Amino acid sequence: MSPRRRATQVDIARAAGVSQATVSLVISGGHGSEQVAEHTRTAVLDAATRLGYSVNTAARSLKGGRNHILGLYTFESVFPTDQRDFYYPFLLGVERATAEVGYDLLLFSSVTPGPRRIYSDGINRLKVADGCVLLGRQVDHADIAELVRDDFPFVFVGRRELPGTELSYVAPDYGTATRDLVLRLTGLGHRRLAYLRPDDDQEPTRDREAGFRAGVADAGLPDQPVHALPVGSSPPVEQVFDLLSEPLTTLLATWRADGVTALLVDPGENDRTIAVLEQVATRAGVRIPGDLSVVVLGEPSPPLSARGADAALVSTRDWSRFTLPREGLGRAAVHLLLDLLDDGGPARQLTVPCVPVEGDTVGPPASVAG
Amino acid sequence: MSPRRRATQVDIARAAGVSQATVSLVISGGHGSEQVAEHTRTAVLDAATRLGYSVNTAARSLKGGRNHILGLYTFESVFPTDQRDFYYPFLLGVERATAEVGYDLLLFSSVTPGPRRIYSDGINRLKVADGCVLLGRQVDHADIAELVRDDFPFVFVGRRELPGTELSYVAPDYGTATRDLVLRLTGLGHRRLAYLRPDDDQEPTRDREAGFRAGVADAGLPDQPVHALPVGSSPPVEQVFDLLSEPLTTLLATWRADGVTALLVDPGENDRTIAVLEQVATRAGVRIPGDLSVVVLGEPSPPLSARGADAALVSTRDWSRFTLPREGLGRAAVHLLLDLLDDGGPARQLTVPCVPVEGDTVGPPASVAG
DNA sequence: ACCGGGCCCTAATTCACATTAACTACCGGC
DNA sequence: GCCGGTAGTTAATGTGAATTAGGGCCCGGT
Repeated sequence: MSPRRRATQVDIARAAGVSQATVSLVISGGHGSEQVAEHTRTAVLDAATRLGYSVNTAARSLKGGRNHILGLYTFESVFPTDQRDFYYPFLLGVERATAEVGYDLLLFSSVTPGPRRIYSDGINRLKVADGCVLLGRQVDHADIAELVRDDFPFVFVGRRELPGTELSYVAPDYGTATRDLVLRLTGLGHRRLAYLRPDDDQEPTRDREAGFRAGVADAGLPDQPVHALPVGSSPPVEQVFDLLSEPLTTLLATWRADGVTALLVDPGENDRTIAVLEQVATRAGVRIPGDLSVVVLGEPSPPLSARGADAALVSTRDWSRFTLPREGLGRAAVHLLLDLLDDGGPARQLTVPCVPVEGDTVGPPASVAG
Repeated sequence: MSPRRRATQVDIARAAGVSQATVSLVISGGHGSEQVAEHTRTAVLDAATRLGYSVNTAARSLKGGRNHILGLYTFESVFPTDQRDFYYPFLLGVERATAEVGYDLLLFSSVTPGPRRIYSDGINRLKVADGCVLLGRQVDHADIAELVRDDFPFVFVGRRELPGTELSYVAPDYGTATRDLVLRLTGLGHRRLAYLRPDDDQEPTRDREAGFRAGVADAGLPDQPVHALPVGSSPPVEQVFDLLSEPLTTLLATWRADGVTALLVDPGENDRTIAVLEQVATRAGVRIPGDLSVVVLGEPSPPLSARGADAALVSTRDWSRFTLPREGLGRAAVHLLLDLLDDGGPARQLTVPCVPVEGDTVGPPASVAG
């Protein structure tokens, strides 16, 4: 049997006795359809069905049309095993929203992360989709710049900034969520707060800290101490405890001496500060929340594996905190992307509120309670 | 600022003082590169780098006929909440294998919820991909027939058969796995076996039973009893126990009377036979494996939800069984699909061995042990 | 000189589709 | 009968890259 060629619009045109242009008008639906007589329309659709036609997306996107495909590019594996629980809701949100608006979702897995080579299939592979949702932490700035230069529509999940350009993104509103937590604490009577954050320089870290300062100001308090801990993602899990326990013990003593009654902890990306803090506090006889109220500005990292050194550094307490609206972020990203596609406007940003979790690590300050 | 167009091969050609064809030869590497003088080569590559060139894959696939996109179509939702744990490994396998071979993965979600059809408006969406992996139980036969007619390359995960046509699929080798379990039991000294299966007429059910009969024959035993239980997916969970406990109690008594020392249970798709059997056996004072060895031909169904009537029908025993190589099936499907694409040959099938799990519900027969 | 034959390179074509200007009937108004 | 409008269709063009047939050019052999 001959290798049967896929049917093209020309084939349909021939079969229906019209021109290829007419076929295109009918197939692309919407706009052009109104200019085509009904009987021609049905004749064309008939022939299309008969010949098993389907559009060639390559040709369509070459010409600049719509594919009804949204891309999802992740800077890590799309179905990561380790972080499955973390990424899954994002995927879910993106997939569902995509389906709801009648698009298909293209997972870009073929693009290898890391230093991109121009002459291999690069990131411009994204262009087979109408637009793209980008997900992941290890962002390659050069790639992004290239996308911007190409004027390709994309939306980040998570706040991203690139000097000199406006990027589109959806981001959790860490700032407001943190501010609200500060106000909750001050509302309970806390007057001396401490703030603990990783020593990185990421956007989310800055947002939270800004929220903290804003909350402190709103509550009419003077500036409160902020401490940065060296918790880059680099140290192996085995060393994390040794690395953190000493500085945390020292800080704990200082706070007690200074009359600090509440602590806000930015959990960073992958760090184990919370777990170490819990152990250090127990050892020092500091009860949470009896002696010290603690809130987590996000979600404590889940264990990377179910056992081993890492599992020991996972806390099981029900921390007072807020959570990321992960599925909501995925959905919002899709909708923002569609907006961009429709009006071709400038980059825009969207924030989605975080969800507060009551938890049981917050109480009134000791001086008030006692 | 003018909307800066991205660089094309023509631009590079102009910059390097050569023709577009030469640029193509250099960029595409491999074949043509050998025909291009070294200094021309470097000049072209230079210009390409300078202009920030990258290939337009849309154009490339237009010409080449390949999109480098594999589709994944599921007859149920791609990310179902309750079956997440079941489907996830398939997705993982498909995604990883797809990435490894340099393809992207297109999830067909645009199709309306409910019973999913491939040909919705008469036009086949799947064809935007080079080929497609199909996943799910509720298969629409008309759609499949249409795909076959269109000569569209696809591979099923799970054994599928359509009268009159050969379909491509990858399937777990239930037959061999079941046979091996029979031989393990007879190797331990069991001489009277019983076999329990759902009363459906699905391929996997038949495969297992055939494996059972083969094993029995291989062991030199006469035919052993086979019982079908009415466990279609229809009855609501609340009634399952009532429905099954009586016939199982009766069967159990019969087996005991007949000297049956080992039981093989086909767990079907969604059924709770194992859990009911466990409860009934306990009530009747039959110890597993002391009085009766039991093997499960697959994996006991996970609970649909964490609590409620359903959770009570989930067994926590470590049944002797075999498991589906789910990620492996996903991977195998992708590779089989690629083979089909490359040689355009006829449909073919692939079986993947199941993984035996030791478990603790098998022992020597009582008469031997005692 | 002329021819033959590699070696590099180019012009032209092809791929499937979208878009647009133009063209053809057809019809009503005057 | 002419003008002008409109609905329906078409021919032509553009999109970026791959491929192929062939065309210069140089060099060695005769």
